[in-house]
Parts: sequence; C-alpha cells; structure tokens
Amino acid sequence: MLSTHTTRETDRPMTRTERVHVALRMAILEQRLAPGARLPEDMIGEAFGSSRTIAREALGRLATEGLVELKPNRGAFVANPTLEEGRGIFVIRAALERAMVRQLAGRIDVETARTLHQMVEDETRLAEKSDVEAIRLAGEFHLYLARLCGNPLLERYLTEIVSRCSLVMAIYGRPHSADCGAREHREIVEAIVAGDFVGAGNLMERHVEEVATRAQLGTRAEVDVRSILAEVAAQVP
Amino acid sequence: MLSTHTTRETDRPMTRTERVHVALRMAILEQRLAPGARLPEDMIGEAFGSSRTIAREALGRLATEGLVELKPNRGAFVANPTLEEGRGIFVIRAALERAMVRQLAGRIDVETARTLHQMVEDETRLAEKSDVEAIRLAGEFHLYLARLCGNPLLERYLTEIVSRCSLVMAIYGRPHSADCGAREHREIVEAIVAGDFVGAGNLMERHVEEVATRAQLGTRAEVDVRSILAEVAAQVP
DNA sequence: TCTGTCAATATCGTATGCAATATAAGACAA
DNA sequence: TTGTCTTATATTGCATACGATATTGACAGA
Repeated sequence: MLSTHTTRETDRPMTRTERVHVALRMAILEQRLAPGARLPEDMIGEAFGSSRTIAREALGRLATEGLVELKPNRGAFVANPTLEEGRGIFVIRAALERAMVRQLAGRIDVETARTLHQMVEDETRLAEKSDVEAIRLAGEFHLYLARLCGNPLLERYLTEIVSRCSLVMAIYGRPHSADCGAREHREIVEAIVAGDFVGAGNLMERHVEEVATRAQLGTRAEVDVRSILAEVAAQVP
Repeated sequence: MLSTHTTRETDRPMTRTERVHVALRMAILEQRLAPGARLPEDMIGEAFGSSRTIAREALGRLATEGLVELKPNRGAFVANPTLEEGRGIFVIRAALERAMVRQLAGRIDVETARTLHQMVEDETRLAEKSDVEAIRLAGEFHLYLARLCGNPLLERYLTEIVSRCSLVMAIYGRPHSADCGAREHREIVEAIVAGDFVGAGNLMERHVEEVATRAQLGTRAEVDVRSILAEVAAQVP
C-alpha cells in the first residue's frame, strides 16, 4: 500500500460546491482543461447537474487558488500564468518550505520519521517506473511535511502553492523535469530527523530552487507575441 | 500629505461585493465587530441594502482571509483565532517578509529609496502623537515593500497575513504593543538600499518575531477555562 | 477593401424563493 | 433537578429569474 498518507477522512459528505471544486482542479492540473480555456458558469453547472450558483462558487475558490482567472462580466478562464508569475510562485514556495522544515527539525517522533523514510523509499522505487505517479508522490511528500507543522495557514498556503506550481510546470516545464529528486528528499528528511534546522532549511530552499530551474523556468524566455508574429510572417512565401 | 502610498486607483467603481467586503474587514479589524460575533447573511444584506447573495460572497472572501469563520449550516462568525494559530501566522509572516526584503535588497531605485525613507520619517514623527495612526502607517510600510516586489501572489499573501496579524494583536496584544518600531524599520530600509540582502533578511525576520513577542504572544498562556474556574472557586468565601 | 456603427447573442451580476439543516426552547418523565 | 424527546425558529444551501454588460457579426459608408 503506497499512499495511506493521502486518505482524507471526509467526515462530512462533501458539499456540491466542493465536489465541483476538486473535480475542476483535477481537470486543470491534469491539463484536460487547457490554460486559457473558457469556463462558462452555465456549462459547468450543466455538466455537474447543478445550478450556476454552485459553479460560480467553485470558480471563485479556484480563482483564489490561482487556477482560474475571473474577468468581470466576461467569464472564467483556466489560468495561464506568465513565466514571471511562475518564478514568483517558486520564490514564495522556497521561503515557506524553508521555514517549514526549520520548524520541524528535531521535533519529529520516531513513528513519523519512519513514515517519512518510507515515503522517500516509495518515491525512489517509483522514480524509474511511473513518471506521473512519482510526481504525485513528490507532491504528497511536501504536503505531508506541511501537515506535520500543525500550522493550518501554512498548510493551506502550501496546498495552494503546490497546485499553482503544478500548473506552471505543466505549462512551461519540459517532460520529466518535474521530478522532485528522491535523493534530495532523503537528505532533507535526514537533516530534519537529525535536528539540523539550518541544514534542513538550506537544503529545502535549494531543492525548491532546483526544481524550478530543472523545469527550465530560469532559461526559457517569455513568449512574445511580436516575435512569433515576425516568425510566422517570415514563413509566408 | 502623509499617505499618498495608500491611494488605490480604483478604475472600476468597485463592485457591491467588494464594498461589503472592505467595510466588514474594517469593522472587524477595528474591533467594532467583536471576535465570535454572529454575522447572518440576512442582517448584512439588509444593512448594506443588498441581497444575501452579496453578503454571502463577501463572507466567503473574508473566510479565506481568515477574518471570519464559516460553519456549515450554522452561519458566519467573526474569527476568534487561538493563540497558537496566532503564533503560526507570525511564523509565516516572518518567512515571507524575509524572502521579500532579500529579493528587494539592492534593487531599489533612488526615487523609491526616498519614498521609503520618507515613510520611516513619518512613522517616527507620529510615534509619539497618535497610536492608531502610527500602527496604520507601520502596516502600510510592510505592504508597500510587498508591492515593490512585483510579485502579485506575495502581495496577496502579505495583505492577508497583515490583516490576520492585526486581528490576533487586537485579541491578544496589550495596548501600545503593536508599534512596529520605526527604528527597526529604518535599519531595514538602510540594509535594503545598501544591497545587504543577508542583513536585510535577518533584520526583517527578527523584527517580525519581536513584534510578536512584544505583543506578548510568546508569554501569555492559552486561556484555560478550567484554571479560571479554579481561581473563581477559590475566591468564593 | 477597409473601417465604424449597431443589433443580436452570450454570459455574467444580483435578487429572491423554497427546501434542508442545525440550534434552542419547551414539555414531560425519571 | 436532570435528562431526553419534540417542536419551533433561525439561518443557510441551492435553484432560478431577470436585468446588465461585453463580444460578435452584419452592414453601410468611405
């Protein structure tokens, strides 16, 4: 059994808004809904057998998560963050995750430590088998750490940020670049367990930055409509 | 003129939801609405001459900001964060503001530097005159730095966090404790302008932590009903 | 052929009505 | 007096209707 960590005990049967919300989030993160796609309230309501009220609220939440853009009197669109926004998101992520592991360092009981090691183990094993699974597990790892902090706001922010990062990587990342590097995760876990909060913080900060650069976020230039038009024009005989 | 920095050019005449939203936020932060107070949609809609739809949406936004708590099928209440949540919020704030000034260090043009010095000047001058004004200016200072980063998400998070901090301090802080310390601000500005990103980061991190401790967030114990009852019982003859 | 104006359409912003749910109050028995 | 059951009330959850707004396409004029 690989992902006991992901089970979220839904005591409440999940409100309709929530259902639509998570379904749309999934679809966007899996790129089944392409960035820039229109998301009319009517269409969503119809698709889920609900009214626009539900669709509207779900879209509102997705907008605060940064996954959709809400243009007043125009409608909702799947977000299409610029490369610069993407970099900004990773900056915040690095800062939050640094603080997170610093706080965690030396405050992990043996049971939790075992779980963390197990997660890294699973990641390593899956790294060569299934890309998509490995990426999912890597995300789980970061979110699990956030949960351990016992800081609800930190957890919320990190959940949101991880979503945004996934979207940015889906847009700008090259294939396979999203791997989180199980080895880096292992080093971080070891630093945390050892109580080395400075080392853990630095490792995590560097880790996040490297994920960003591996995704080519540092090198690829902003898509410039003008230059593309020039290219296209040049190809016309 | 003290606060040109606060002018937000509202190109759009501000939607009704927004109006209710900011009005309620003000009221909560000024403690005109006490923590724990009920906020029925009907009542709010009536008060603002709008329908429940508007009130509902405003409450939803305030909930994501952490200023109101939304209990399903029960209603909305002014948030009443625990002391522990309050500490967690300051942890995040320290992390974000550290990253913020590190990014800013050495990237400030002379015009902006002048503005920053002016803000610190104003704070110093008002520090002895008007408490409430000084506190407001201090908040402006932090938010202005966030705006300078050009990172929309960072700006949003920090706005949200500053609100939450205000609420926490209103609940748990002792009077006058919220002063941000204009001298600390001056040191930070100087480090930023000098391009000393390590120093600026450390100063800011410490500064936020000290604001938290000055507010007694580090010392005061959680209110424990049991112990209070014991005290009361002991006083009974 | 190009550009400006206008109508048609699609979609959102808002109000309101009805059903569902949770709390609170009251009655009653132990 | 206390515990439990029932009923009443307050309030939200959700759907729908109507007016407001932006975009699209057609058409007239240059």
